[in-house]
Amino acid sequence: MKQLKIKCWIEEDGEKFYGPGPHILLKEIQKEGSLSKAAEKMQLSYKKAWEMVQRLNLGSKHNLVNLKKGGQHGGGAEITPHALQIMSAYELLQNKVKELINTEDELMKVLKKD
Amino acid sequence: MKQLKIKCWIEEDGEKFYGPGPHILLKEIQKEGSLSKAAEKMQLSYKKAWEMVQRLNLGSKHNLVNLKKGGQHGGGAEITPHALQIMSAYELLQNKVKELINTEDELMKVLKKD
DNA sequence: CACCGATATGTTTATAGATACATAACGCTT
DNA sequence: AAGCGTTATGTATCTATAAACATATCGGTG
Repeated sequence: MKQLKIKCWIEEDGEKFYGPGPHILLKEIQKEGSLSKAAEKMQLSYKKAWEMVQRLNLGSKHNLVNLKKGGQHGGGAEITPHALQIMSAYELLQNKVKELINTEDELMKVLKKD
Repeated sequence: MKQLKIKCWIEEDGEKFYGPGPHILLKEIQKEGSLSKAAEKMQLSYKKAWEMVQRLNLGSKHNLVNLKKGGQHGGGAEITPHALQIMSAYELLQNKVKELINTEDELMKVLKKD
Protein backbone atom coordinates (compact mmCIF):
# COMPACT_ATOMS: atom_id res chain seq x y z
CA MET A 1 0.00 0.00 0.00
CA LYS A 2 1.29 3.40 -0.98
CA GLN A 3 1.85 6.01 1.70
CA LEU A 4 2.13 9.76 1.52
CA LYS A 5 5.14 11.01 3.46
CA ILE A 6 6.25 14.48 4.34
CA LYS A 7 9.29 15.98 5.99
CA CYS A 8 10.25 19.50 6.99
CA TRP A 9 13.62 20.85 8.05
CA ILE A 10 15.63 24.02 8.39
CA GLU A 11 18.72 24.74 6.38
CA GLU A 12 21.16 27.60 5.95
CA ASP A 13 23.30 28.13 2.85
CA GLY A 14 22.30 24.70 1.62
CA GLU A 15 23.45 22.82 4.70
CA LYS A 16 20.98 21.16 7.00
CA PHE A 17 20.56 22.63 10.44
CA TYR A 18 17.49 21.10 12.06
CA GLY A 19 15.26 18.22 10.98
CA PRO A 20 13.74 14.93 12.13
CA GLY A 21 17.09 13.41 13.15
CA PRO A 22 18.29 16.24 15.39
CA HIS A 23 14.77 16.60 16.76
CA ILE A 24 14.66 13.01 17.97
CA LEU A 25 18.19 13.32 19.29
CA LEU A 26 17.27 16.34 21.40
CA LYS A 27 14.28 14.53 22.82
CA GLU A 28 16.43 11.55 23.78
CA ILE A 29 19.05 13.80 25.37
CA GLN A 30 16.29 15.43 27.36
CA LYS A 31 15.14 12.02 28.58
CA GLU A 32 18.54 10.46 29.21
CA GLY A 33 20.73 13.37 30.25
CA SER A 34 23.53 11.75 28.27
CA LEU A 35 24.65 12.01 24.67
CA SER A 36 26.01 8.49 24.48
CA LYS A 37 22.82 6.98 25.86
CA ALA A 38 20.71 9.11 23.54
CA ALA A 39 22.78 7.92 20.58
CA GLU A 40 22.35 4.30 21.63
CA LYS A 41 18.58 4.71 21.90
CA MET A 42 18.53 6.09 18.34
CA GLN A 43 20.72 3.32 16.91
CA LEU A 44 23.22 6.04 16.09
CA SER A 45 26.97 6.01 16.62
CA TYR A 46 28.17 8.32 19.36
CA LYS A 47 30.35 10.10 16.87
CA LYS A 48 27.52 11.03 14.55
CA ALA A 49 25.41 12.15 17.48
CA TRP A 50 28.26 14.32 18.71
CA GLU A 51 28.68 15.83 15.24
CA MET A 52 24.96 16.59 15.14
CA VAL A 53 25.27 18.47 18.42
CA GLN A 54 28.23 20.38 17.01
CA ARG A 55 26.18 21.46 14.01
CA LEU A 56 23.32 22.51 16.22
CA ASN A 57 25.50 24.50 18.60
CA LEU A 58 27.78 26.11 16.02
CA GLY A 59 24.95 26.92 13.63
CA SER A 60 23.13 29.02 16.20
CA LYS A 61 24.01 31.96 18.42
CA HIS A 62 22.93 30.09 21.51
CA ASN A 63 23.78 26.50 22.30
CA LEU A 64 21.02 23.93 21.97
CA VAL A 65 22.89 21.37 24.04
CA ASN A 66 25.39 21.81 26.86
CA LEU A 67 27.90 19.01 27.21
CA LYS A 68 29.90 18.38 30.37
CA LYS A 69 32.77 15.98 30.62
CA GLY A 70 34.33 14.39 33.67
CA GLY A 71 32.89 14.60 37.15
CA GLN A 72 30.69 12.42 39.29
CA HIS A 73 28.98 10.46 36.54
CA GLY A 74 31.64 10.96 33.91
CA GLY A 75 29.80 13.85 32.35
CA GLY A 76 26.46 14.50 30.75
CA ALA A 77 24.35 16.42 28.29
CA GLU A 78 21.42 18.75 28.73
CA ILE A 79 19.32 20.76 26.35
CA THR A 80 18.88 24.52 26.74
CA PRO A 81 15.70 26.62 26.91
CA HIS A 82 16.43 27.74 23.34
CA ALA A 83 16.35 24.13 22.22
CA LEU A 84 13.01 23.68 23.96
CA GLN A 85 11.54 26.57 21.99
CA ILE A 86 12.70 25.10 18.70
CA MET A 87 11.51 21.63 19.61
CA SER A 88 7.99 22.70 20.48
CA ALA A 89 7.68 24.95 17.43
CA TYR A 90 8.90 22.10 15.24
CA GLU A 91 6.36 19.68 16.67
CA LEU A 92 3.60 22.22 16.22
CA LEU A 93 4.49 22.57 12.56
CA GLN A 94 4.71 18.82 12.12
CA ASN A 95 1.24 18.36 13.54
CA LYS A 96 -0.26 20.99 11.27
CA VAL A 97 1.39 19.42 8.25
CA LYS A 98 0.18 15.96 9.19
CA GLU A 99 -3.32 17.27 9.67
CA LEU A 100 -3.19 18.83 6.23
CA ILE A 101 -2.19 15.66 4.42
CA ASN A 102 -4.79 13.64 6.29
CA THR A 103 -7.67 15.89 5.34
CA GLU A 104 -6.63 16.98 1.85
CA ASP A 105 -5.37 13.83 0.22
CA GLU A 106 -6.52 14.20 -3.34
CA LEU A 107 -3.27 12.57 -4.35
CA MET A 108 -4.01 9.44 -2.34
CA LYS A 109 -7.43 9.16 -3.94
CA VAL A 110 -5.80 9.05 -7.35
CA LEU A 111 -3.32 6.41 -6.18
CA LYS A 112 -5.95 4.16 -4.65
CA LYS A 113 -6.69 2.91 -8.13
CA ASP A 114 -3.22 1.38 -8.13
CA MET B 1 19.66 33.19 6.63
CA LYS B 2 17.86 30.07 7.70
CA GLN B 3 15.13 28.66 5.49
CA LEU B 4 12.28 26.32 6.23
CA LYS B 5 12.06 23.54 3.65
CA ILE B 6 9.47 20.89 3.09
CA LYS B 7 9.15 17.90 0.82
CA CYS B 8 6.42 15.34 0.22
CA TRP B 9 6.59 12.05 -1.62
CA ILE B 10 4.86 8.71 -2.00
CA GLU B 11 6.46 5.44 -1.04
CA GLU B 12 5.46 1.79 -0.92
CA ASP B 13 7.10 -0.79 1.34
CA GLY B 14 9.83 1.70 2.16
CA GLU B 15 10.86 2.39 -1.41
CA LYS B 16 10.24 5.72 -3.03
CA PHE B 17 7.68 5.85 -5.79
CA TYR B 18 6.90 9.49 -6.57
CA GLY B 19 8.53 12.70 -5.38
CA PRO B 20 10.07 15.96 -6.55
CA GLY B 21 12.57 14.27 -8.89
CA PRO B 22 10.09 12.12 -10.81
CA HIS B 23 7.65 15.02 -10.86
CA ILE B 24 10.10 17.31 -12.62
CA LEU B 25 11.10 14.50 -14.95
CA LEU B 26 7.49 13.93 -16.02
CA LYS B 27 7.06 17.63 -16.68
CA GLU B 28 10.15 17.71 -18.85
CA ILE B 29 9.08 14.61 -20.76
CA GLN B 30 5.76 16.30 -21.38
CA LYS B 31 7.55 19.34 -22.79
CA GLU B 32 10.23 17.55 -24.79
CA GLY B 33 8.59 14.33 -25.91
CA SER B 34 11.92 12.62 -25.33
CA LEU B 35 13.46 10.93 -22.32
CA SER B 36 17.04 11.75 -23.26
CA LYS B 37 16.25 15.43 -23.76
CA ALA B 38 14.28 15.56 -20.51
CA ALA B 39 17.23 14.01 -18.69
CA GLU B 40 19.61 16.53 -20.21
CA LYS B 41 17.38 19.41 -19.14
CA MET B 42 17.42 18.09 -15.57
CA GLN B 43 21.21 17.60 -15.50
CA LEU B 44 20.48 13.92 -15.05
CA SER B 45 22.14 10.99 -16.76
CA TYR B 46 19.94 9.22 -19.27
CA LYS B 47 20.40 6.01 -17.34
CA LYS B 48 19.06 7.38 -14.09
CA ALA B 49 16.15 8.98 -15.88
CA TRP B 50 15.35 5.67 -17.54
CA GLU B 51 15.50 3.88 -14.18
CA MET B 52 13.12 6.47 -12.73
CA VAL B 53 10.65 5.74 -15.50
CA GLN B 54 11.01 2.03 -14.82
CA ARG B 55 10.15 2.56 -11.15
CA LEU B 56 7.17 4.69 -12.07
CA ASN B 57 5.82 2.23 -14.60
CA LEU B 58 6.49 -0.97 -12.67
CA GLY B 59 5.25 0.46 -9.37
CA SER B 60 1.81 1.20 -10.74
CA LYS B 61 -0.88 -0.75 -12.52
CA HIS B 62 -0.94 1.71 -15.37
CA ASN B 63 2.11 3.16 -17.07
CA LEU B 64 2.97 6.76 -16.35
CA VAL B 65 5.25 7.04 -19.37
CA ASN B 66 5.13 5.27 -22.71
CA LEU B 67 8.49 4.84 -24.40
CA LYS B 68 8.91 4.13 -28.09
CA LYS B 69 12.15 3.22 -29.74
CA GLY B 70 13.14 3.40 -33.38
CA GLY B 71 11.09 5.06 -36.07
CA GLN B 72 11.06 8.42 -37.73
CA HIS B 73 12.76 10.43 -35.01
CA GLY B 74 14.53 7.52 -33.38
CA GLY B 75 11.87 7.11 -30.76
CA GLY B 76 10.24 9.17 -28.06
CA ALA B 77 8.52 9.36 -24.71
CA GLU B 78 5.08 10.53 -23.70
CA ILE B 79 3.24 10.69 -20.43
CA THR B 80 -0.13 9.02 -19.93
CA PRO B 81 -3.43 10.46 -18.64
CA HIS B 82 -2.79 8.62 -15.38
CA ALA B 83 0.49 10.51 -15.00
CA LEU B 84 -1.34 13.77 -15.58
CA GLN B 85 -3.73 13.00 -12.74
CA ILE B 86 -0.88 12.30 -10.35
CA MET B 87 1.05 15.37 -11.46
CA SER B 88 -1.81 17.76 -10.91
CA ALA B 89 -2.75 16.23 -7.56
CA TYR B 90 0.89 16.44 -6.48
CA GLU B 91 1.14 20.11 -7.41
CA LEU B 92 -2.09 20.85 -5.60
CA LEU B 93 -0.70 19.29 -2.45
CA GLN B 94 2.60 21.12 -2.81
CA ASN B 95 0.82 24.44 -3.06
CA LYS B 96 -1.25 23.78 0.04
CA VAL B 97 1.83 22.76 1.97
CA LYS B 98 3.75 25.84 0.88
CA GLU B 99 0.85 28.04 1.86
CA LEU B 100 0.80 26.45 5.28
CA ILE B 101 4.45 27.05 6.04
CA ASN B 102 4.22 30.64 4.81
CA THR B 103 1.34 31.54 7.07
CA GLU B 104 2.11 29.43 10.13
CA ASP B 105 5.81 29.86 10.67
CA GLU B 106 6.12 29.92 14.41
CA LEU B 107 9.35 28.01 13.97
CA MET B 108 10.88 30.73 11.82
CA LYS B 109 9.98 33.35 14.40
CA VAL B 110 11.97 31.46 16.99
CA LEU B 111 14.92 31.15 14.62
CA LYS B 112 14.98 34.82 13.69
CA LYS B 113 16.77 35.44 16.96
CA ASP B 114 19.70 33.49 15.52
C1' DC C 1 46.20 9.12 42.77
C1' DA C 2 44.00 5.38 40.49
C1' DC C 3 39.37 4.45 38.74
C1' DC C 4 35.17 5.24 36.37
C1' DG C 5 31.86 6.79 33.01
C1' DA C 6 31.06 10.04 29.85
C1' DT C 7 32.73 13.37 26.32
C1' DA C 8 36.20 14.25 22.35
C1' DT C 9 38.52 13.08 18.12
C1' DG C 10 41.41 10.71 14.75
C1' DT C 11 42.14 6.76 11.52
C1' DT C 12 40.85 3.12 8.83
C1' DT C 13 37.67 0.14 6.44
C1' DA C 14 33.42 -0.98 4.16
C1' DT C 15 29.35 0.17 1.59
C1' DA C 16 26.44 2.61 -1.38
C1' DG C 17 25.63 5.90 -4.76
C1' DA C 18 26.98 8.64 -8.51
C1' DT C 19 29.55 9.15 -12.72
C1' DA C 20 31.59 7.93 -16.94
C1' DC C 21 32.11 5.07 -20.67
C1' DA C 22 30.73 1.65 -24.03
C1' DT C 23 27.60 -0.57 -26.99
C1' DA C 24 23.37 -2.93 -28.52
C1' DA C 25 18.57 -2.60 -30.31
C1' DC C 26 14.96 -0.55 -32.79
C1' DG C 27 12.30 1.13 -36.87
C1' DC C 28 11.36 4.81 -40.02
C1' DT C 29 13.55 7.37 -43.98
C1' DT C 30 16.10 7.75 -48.04
C1' DA D 1 20.46 -1.67 -46.75
C1' DA D 2 22.66 2.26 -44.76
C1' DG D 3 21.96 6.24 -41.70
C1' DC D 4 19.94 8.51 -37.94
C1' DG D 5 18.35 9.58 -33.28
C1' DT D 6 16.46 7.60 -29.46
C1' DT D 7 15.68 3.94 -26.25
C1' DA D 8 18.03 0.03 -23.61
C1' DT D 9 21.59 -2.03 -20.73
C1' DG D 10 26.07 -3.52 -19.03
C1' DT D 11 30.51 -2.49 -16.79
C1' DA D 12 34.06 -0.14 -14.53
C1' DT D 13 35.57 3.72 -11.83
C1' DC D 14 35.26 7.45 -8.82
C1' DT D 15 33.41 9.64 -4.67
C1' DA D 16 30.99 10.60 -0.72
C1' DT D 17 28.89 8.67 3.18
C1' DA D 18 28.58 5.42 6.86
C1' DA D 19 30.52 2.04 10.01
C1' DA D 20 34.08 0.20 12.90
C1' DC D 21 37.91 0.70 15.68
C1' DA D 22 41.17 2.96 18.63
C1' DT D 23 42.46 6.19 22.00
C1' DA D 24 42.73 10.59 24.44
C1' DT D 25 40.53 13.76 27.77
C1' DC D 26 38.17 15.35 31.76
C1' DG D 27 36.92 15.67 36.79
C1' DG D 28 34.55 13.89 40.78
C1' DT D 29 34.94 9.74 44.00
C1' DG D 30 36.87 6.35 47.09
